[in-house]
Amino acid sequence: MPKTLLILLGPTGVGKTDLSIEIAKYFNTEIISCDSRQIYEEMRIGTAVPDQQTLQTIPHHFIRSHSIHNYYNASKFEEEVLERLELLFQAKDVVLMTGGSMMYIDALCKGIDDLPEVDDELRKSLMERMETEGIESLRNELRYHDPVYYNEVDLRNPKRILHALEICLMTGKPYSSFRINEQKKRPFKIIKLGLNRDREVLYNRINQRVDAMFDEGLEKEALNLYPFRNLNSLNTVGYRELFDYFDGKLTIEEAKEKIKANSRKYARKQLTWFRRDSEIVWFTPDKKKEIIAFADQQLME
RNA sequence: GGUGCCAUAGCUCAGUCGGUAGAGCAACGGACUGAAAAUCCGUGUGUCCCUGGUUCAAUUCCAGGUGGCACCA
Repeated sequence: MPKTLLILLGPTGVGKTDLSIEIAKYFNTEIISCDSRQIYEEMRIGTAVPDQQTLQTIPHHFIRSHSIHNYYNASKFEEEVLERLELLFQAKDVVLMTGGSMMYIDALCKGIDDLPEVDDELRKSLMERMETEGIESLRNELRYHDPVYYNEVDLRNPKRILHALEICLMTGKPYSSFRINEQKKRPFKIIKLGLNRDREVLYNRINQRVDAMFDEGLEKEALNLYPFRNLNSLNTVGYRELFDYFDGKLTIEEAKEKIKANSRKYARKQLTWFRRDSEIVWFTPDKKKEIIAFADQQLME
């Protein structure tokens, strides 16, 4: 029997956590979280980390395992998860990965090009230039260093311009020369199970979950992290709106409504991304038996 | 019961000196290889409360009705 990675994916709030426990139990295996925010140890309430009891039932990996203070990205995730999978597959034939971070899923399944790690100082100085000189100046510089990418990139997206230029300046080579987009082969089979449900129900679940987060003490959790609000890892729905409240830009009610709205928006964005992935087989969360039966049958093939 | 004000997008409202209408929020869609819960781009979804009148033409003016709000009883 080939080693198999089952991936349970879907928009935020759809009910992945509950179902992942059932599936992990059925296959007697462990769970790798694929969530770019639950991975940080300093956050818990706003990232909807599963409760202690759930985490004890089934071993979880990559939940609250990294610090917000350390730079992290999809490439590191790919590398670390592949390593962990190798270990897990020594004892298990099936491992379950669950989460909704689209780019992390793709990095793991298809690989991501090798790029040098960006120097912190260079990033800072380019971000300052973006502030003072505006995007136009960096755009022009990118056109000089990498006309190929300049013609492809969304010129209005500052992050894309910035990153491409970083790579050009660090390596002395055009960014596009690294973008080979090679589909990497994985030494295991991948089955993607998508969860979705009626839009209105999904939104109600998201809204209710935000209310529950406030009851649990989200405001206090965010206040403790307020000193670090400029970290990328804290540019996160549920926290940045509360930082605006602490800054006096929003009332607490406005912040709460914004968290709900931004969570719904995020769910939509996830669905947009997943929609173009034809490998995903979709289910509603109530079809527990069908999902497990489908996975079982796929394992045999 | 009387008087006044209001009724336009899912919500809050703007507007049309009469030529079938637009903002914010919400909603919907798209892009996407190292910040991705990030970042960027696009879309107006409408019996302009109802019925009649005036008019070439009414969401707009007039009358009545209905609903809401305020004040007076």
